[in-house]
Amino acid sequence: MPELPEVETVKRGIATHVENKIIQQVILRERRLRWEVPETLATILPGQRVETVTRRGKYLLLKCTLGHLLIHLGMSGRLLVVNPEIPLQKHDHVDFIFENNQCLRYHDPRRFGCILWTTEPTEQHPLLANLGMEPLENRAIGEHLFNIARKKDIAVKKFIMNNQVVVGIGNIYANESLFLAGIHPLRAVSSINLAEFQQLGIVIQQILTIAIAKGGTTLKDFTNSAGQAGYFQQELKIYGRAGEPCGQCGAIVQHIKIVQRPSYFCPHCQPVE
DNA sequence: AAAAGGACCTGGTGGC
DNA sequence: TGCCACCAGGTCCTTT
Repeated sequence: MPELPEVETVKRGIATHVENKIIQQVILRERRLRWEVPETLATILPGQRVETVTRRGKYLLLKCTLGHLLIHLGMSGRLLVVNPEIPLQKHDHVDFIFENNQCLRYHDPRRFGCILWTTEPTEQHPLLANLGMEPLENRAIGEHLFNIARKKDIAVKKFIMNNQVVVGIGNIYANESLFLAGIHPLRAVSSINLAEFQQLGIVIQQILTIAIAKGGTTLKDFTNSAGQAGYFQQELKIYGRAGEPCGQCGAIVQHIKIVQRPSYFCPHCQPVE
């Protein structure tokens, strides 16, 4: 589900409610996420204060008194700030109940997400150590992509979705970025020149920034921490538009699979070569 | 070493 | 209405 803008939306939504609040109780109803949620969370977290909420790629990092909670929403995860009395829904797996009687509730039907605990510096955690560049915190993203691309032989869409190259770009924003940059998703990265990568870097930053401002993309079930949908789906220019005329030139939008993921492109605006 | 493919899950949808 | 196949916003792990 959530790509960088959605995770950022959730981060901002929960930060005001949990930062500087003390965890009172942790309820683990279903620990079988992508990796098992540590049982010890229920005993070590109560009494600890959440100091900050930050984001690295699509991971949320809750800095606590004695370590970090590391949360990923996977494909279908949600984090809601609710009153703990609110009746449970199916797949409400974990509750973090705070002293102010607010509850951070983790919900995840497909259980592809994770909730982990680390006392090491987060940048050394195996899941975070190899993550690539943050697209919104660096100006030279185009040069970065170009330099790595020269050693590789893969389709550009797969390349920009690789979190070891650049973080946060999932299937929707990969499709949208390549359309706005006029680059065919199947083009080999080694054939893309610096100017093209610089343009791609610019549109990636623009699209992620606007998507955050719109509260993310809700195709089906993404919501922010208050349970509200995002609005960026109204801005999608290419994703999900197979068979429709391209908004720029009128050619029919094509649909193919790239690495098993749905991919959309305009054959005129995004020439193969 | 790099790239491709499989795996992990549930819920919704469309076809018969 | 029921059953089934297929699809979905992610990414790690295994195989080639």
